[in-house]
Amino acid sequence: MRDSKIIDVARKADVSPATVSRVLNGSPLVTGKTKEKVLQAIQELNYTPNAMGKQLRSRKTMTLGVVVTDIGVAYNAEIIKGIENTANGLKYKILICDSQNEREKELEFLSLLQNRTVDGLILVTPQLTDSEIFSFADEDYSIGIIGRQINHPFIPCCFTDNIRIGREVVQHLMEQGHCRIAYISGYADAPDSIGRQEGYREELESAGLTFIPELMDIGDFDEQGGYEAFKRLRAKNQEFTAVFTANDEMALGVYKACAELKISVPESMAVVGVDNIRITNYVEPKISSVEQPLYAMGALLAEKLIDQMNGSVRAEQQLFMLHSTIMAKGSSVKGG
Amino acid sequence: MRDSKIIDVARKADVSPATVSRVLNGSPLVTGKTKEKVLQAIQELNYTPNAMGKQLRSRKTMTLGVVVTDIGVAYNAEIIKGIENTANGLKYKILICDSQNEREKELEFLSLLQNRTVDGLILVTPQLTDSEIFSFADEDYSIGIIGRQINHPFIPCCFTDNIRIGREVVQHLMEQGHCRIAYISGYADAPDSIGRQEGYREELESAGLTFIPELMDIGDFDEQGGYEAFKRLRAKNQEFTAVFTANDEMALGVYKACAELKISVPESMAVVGVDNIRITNYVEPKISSVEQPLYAMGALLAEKLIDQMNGSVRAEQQLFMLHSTIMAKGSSVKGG
DNA sequence: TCCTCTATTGAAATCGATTTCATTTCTCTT
DNA sequence: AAGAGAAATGAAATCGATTTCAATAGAGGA
Repeated sequence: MRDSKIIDVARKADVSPATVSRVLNGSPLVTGKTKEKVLQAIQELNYTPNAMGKQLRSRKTMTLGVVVTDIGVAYNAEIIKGIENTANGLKYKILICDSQNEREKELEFLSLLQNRTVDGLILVTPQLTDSEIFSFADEDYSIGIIGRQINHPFIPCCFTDNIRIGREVVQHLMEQGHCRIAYISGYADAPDSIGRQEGYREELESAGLTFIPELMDIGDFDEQGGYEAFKRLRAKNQEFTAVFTANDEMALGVYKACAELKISVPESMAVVGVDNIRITNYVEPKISSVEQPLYAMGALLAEKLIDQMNGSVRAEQQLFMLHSTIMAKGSSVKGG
Repeated sequence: MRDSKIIDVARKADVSPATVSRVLNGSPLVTGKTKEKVLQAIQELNYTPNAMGKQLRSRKTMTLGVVVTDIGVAYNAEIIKGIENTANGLKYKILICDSQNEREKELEFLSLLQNRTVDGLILVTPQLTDSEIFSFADEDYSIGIIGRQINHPFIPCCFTDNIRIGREVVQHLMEQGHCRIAYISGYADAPDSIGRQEGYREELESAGLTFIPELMDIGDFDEQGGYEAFKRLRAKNQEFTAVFTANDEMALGVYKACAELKISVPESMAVVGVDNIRITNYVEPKISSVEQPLYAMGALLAEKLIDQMNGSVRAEQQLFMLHSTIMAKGSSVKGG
């Protein structure tokens, strides 16, 4: 059965489509007997307004696109939840793109903004360059970014204070008595790597300790990378009693290396990661980690972006920097 | 700047909108100089066909809705990936609903089928009842289900052979010398719980062992539930040397209980779970688990559903039962 | 050169709902 | 009871692209 259209309802209720539309949209113009008739007809025909007709006329899809590199990673899933929940509350739906790190796919998805399949787009992708993103930004295309700061007149960004993360981790480790602390970054050019390293250095120096470049290595954000980086660090013959890894995956790699090298955590080596992924609580000892307000980041940016989309005036760029929390556990607290 | 419409391109190229449309859609009718002119105009205006206009006319949104109870759970994320990738390959996009187990939200999302926001819908939700789903199924609404079998003339389903999972786990445990094996199910009425229990029982009996109802308990699919169920089982004074939990979360609970009760795994207690989540490889000893072909399930169902949506004739109901693989690890293989 | 037949092209209808603007119907006053 | 003003209703335009069907231009044959 073809579903019924507004004209069918109109005929059945013996009114015009305009009147039906008014009833549907709660206009105060239609009341009493007429309204009754229309409601009756709607009910009898089990009529539901067609979304496409509505969207075409209103020039709105009430849909937000979200691009992530991998939906299976807890980091992204949590952000998506924040976005989705907030968006749903504001009557928006979520179109997802799991790019699997293919920039092709990400760029293609961006074009959904241009053809108006989505009203706005949120990017959670470290890989696109600023200029690639700028090329899609337009007075009239709403883009928002999470996990990264970008300088553009009207692209809102929500990210964490990476410098502060670095400082707090180092501070925490110093409180535990460490003064030779290594740092394993992710990709060298990732803002997260750089910011956390910056904080690491700042805190060391402001504590009067010397910053030793040899105590830093690169682990590409994954377990294997962390494992290898740790081994390289050890090979340098520079003493250190603690490692700060820019994420938990690399901390897991450090654990693996320590197990192989018979280095006990935390007695001989303290470890602190970032993201506080679930596994940190299931390994022995539990991995101390910095928890980022991911859900809140998603929720906040979704709200601001939708605001901006519906606001008549486009405000100046909005930057939202949120703070993280260090969760001290067994890997950095002796007897903890 | 308002984006340009087909009429703008038409004027610029000095042809009619019909001709522009033909060029856009690769019609062989327009060629040579005319085609050139149009392409030129499209380029100059940076024209992109508006999706809503297109959709309204074609009565297709090229969008698939996906309802999951929690996007953050690896089980769902993997299925979504399978769906998304396949759908994208067929030019479909994915609209996600993370219901957080609220049936309200799931039902609301189902109405997107009715108002034609999506062309089809895939449900990965154990909680809606068959009849609730049936009430939305219609000759003309395409619904597919993953992880559950449903009997309806045209709702395709993709699920795993739960009985076989139960049988294979028990078989594996018997091979390791166990003959008193406990079973901890998830929610009592979940098809996964029931099917796995069925297989558990069948295999025991076909091996000539007695099936002992006291060796079964319910753990609600989460860690805490598994923990409690294991303690209750122990309290019954019925000997057992192995536990089969209907998922890995509950196996983690069993680990916790064993640690408390100083029961060593696998020496005094073998454990096997289902889902093979990542954590199973990070605890000591690693948890043996059954890996389901989740990605494949998502991919397969997406393909079949889209086929069905586009096929002129609606075939009889399609049921796809896939098989899982047991991954034997330390928790069920001594010295393994 | 004229005519027929084919290859291109365009005008207008369509998809389904909303909204403006004009028209009709009421409701009060006096 | 008549007229002014307010309230309710509908006709038609609109959103943007596609497609049918009719019309035109062009090619080839006689």
